Amino acid sequence: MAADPDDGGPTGAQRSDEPDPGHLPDVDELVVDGQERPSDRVPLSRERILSTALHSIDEEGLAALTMRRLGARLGVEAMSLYRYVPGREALLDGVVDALVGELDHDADVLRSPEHGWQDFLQRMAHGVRRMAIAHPKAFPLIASTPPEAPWLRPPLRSISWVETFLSGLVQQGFSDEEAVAAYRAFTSFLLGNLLLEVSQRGGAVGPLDLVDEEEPVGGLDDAPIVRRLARRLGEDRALQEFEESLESLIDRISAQVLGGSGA
Amino acid sequence: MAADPDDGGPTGAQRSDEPDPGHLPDVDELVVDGQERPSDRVPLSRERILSTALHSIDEEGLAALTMRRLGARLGVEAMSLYRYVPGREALLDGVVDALVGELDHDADVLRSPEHGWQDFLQRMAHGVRRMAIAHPKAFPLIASTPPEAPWLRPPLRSISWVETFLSGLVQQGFSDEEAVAAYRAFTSFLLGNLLLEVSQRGGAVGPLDLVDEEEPVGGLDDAPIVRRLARRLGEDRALQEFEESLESLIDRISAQVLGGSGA
DNA sequence: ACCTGAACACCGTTCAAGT
DNA sequence: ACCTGAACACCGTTCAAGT
Repeated sequence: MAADPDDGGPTGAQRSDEPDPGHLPDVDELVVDGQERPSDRVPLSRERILSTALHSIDEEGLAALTMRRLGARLGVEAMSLYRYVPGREALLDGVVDALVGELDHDADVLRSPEHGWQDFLQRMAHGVRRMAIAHPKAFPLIASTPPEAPWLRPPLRSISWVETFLSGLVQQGFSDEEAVAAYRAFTSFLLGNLLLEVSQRGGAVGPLDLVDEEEPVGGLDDAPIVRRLARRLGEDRALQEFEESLESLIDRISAQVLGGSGA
Repeated sequence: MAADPDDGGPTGAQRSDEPDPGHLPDVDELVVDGQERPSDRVPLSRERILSTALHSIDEEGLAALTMRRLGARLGVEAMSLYRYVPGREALLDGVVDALVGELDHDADVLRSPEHGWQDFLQRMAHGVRRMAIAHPKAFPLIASTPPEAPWLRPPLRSISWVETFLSGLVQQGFSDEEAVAAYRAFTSFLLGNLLLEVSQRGGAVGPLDLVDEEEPVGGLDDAPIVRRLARRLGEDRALQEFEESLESLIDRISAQVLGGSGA
């Protein structure tokens, strides 16, 4: 946890009001300019490590997240982390889990489809989008980490999520085949749209995000059309794009379901 | 551009028979088991560095590409590379350019739309897909490198490419607005689909790609539907997905163009 | 002109040792 | 039980020096 509100001494054991790794409380509590006072004796824990790692990525980007720096942020030497996390790779996997876990705290997302599957897909899509936008620099991690199983397609990298998705559709009358097809189409839609949105918002980048804003269009001498459309291409249409694309995806699934067997 | 053909050597200037970084000749010429004999005196050059880097990524993945190892592969110390490439970040940018440059050598891709824009989009989409599949481990690089300009949306990270795309559509009667909308939809379609396909094919991963094949479905105890659909989810439907999704995208664009002003 | 040796600051990771 | 010092192998990068 970034810094969970309890500095619970060794006595209290784990208190269940402690927010879990996914759901982050307000940024910066206890953590003063990136480093705790050594006198704080909040004990290390996997949760605290993962959530601090996520905060760190949010603030400084992926490249700046180092075992040693993360240790410093936690007021500890790097080697201590290995007691809770097997290594850097595993740390990043944990961050992905923490990210995905945030969705479980989004009231809108995991409810079953009571207003039809179209509404269900809308809610899920927008839930994932909120998560992506909340963590633009961490989101690419979700896409580039290996897909340990074929049924975990980015960005839906949580079994419980996938279960909710598939069972929701089946429950709405989709055949197995239709549900799987919808799942595939839905994931690539989300991945493409959100990755692009997030990278446009200045994610992905390393520590060199000092982009001169309104640069005067360089290197476009051999690209007259691009130059003509440059201003239009620069407009932020991310939300509209997302909604139109989602609408179209839903239409497509709809046609498939109606044209085939049921619903 | 990948590497503009002029590296103006002092004497002979550039030899045009040397393959450029994008278009790779057959693997392993000169390079014997990953390391040249020191007596070979093929001089270093930006092209040679970039194309060797791409080969290295294809073979060993992104994480294994190190300035020092790349130097070794080229029969040279790491420091020598800095004469041709400003640093590792720039090296990776160069690799992206080399990758994108490959498309320029794909006869099918860059022809203007003589058989209508639908066919044009089909050719472009499949061209990019061929490139992604030829370099599954390098492709994610295209998605995660910063988008230096808003008109260069991954995976179409070459101005000349974007120019061809947009001018092709405009030439087919698209309004500026329609062309830009189509460009946006097309890029997110490509990115989502290809990134997923490539990661399923075992790209992205670090050096730990020793995946037990046919693992007996672990951790699915709380996910009965996923378990039931596991086999179906594991099937490789990448090509069909791609074609259906592309077809649907073209339909969507078609409706927009017909419903709006022209064509 | 082109490459290298040596050095610097920084990594991830291990392990015996401290408290 | 939890953390650390010291060490190892490996990074990216700089720069004066070699040829």
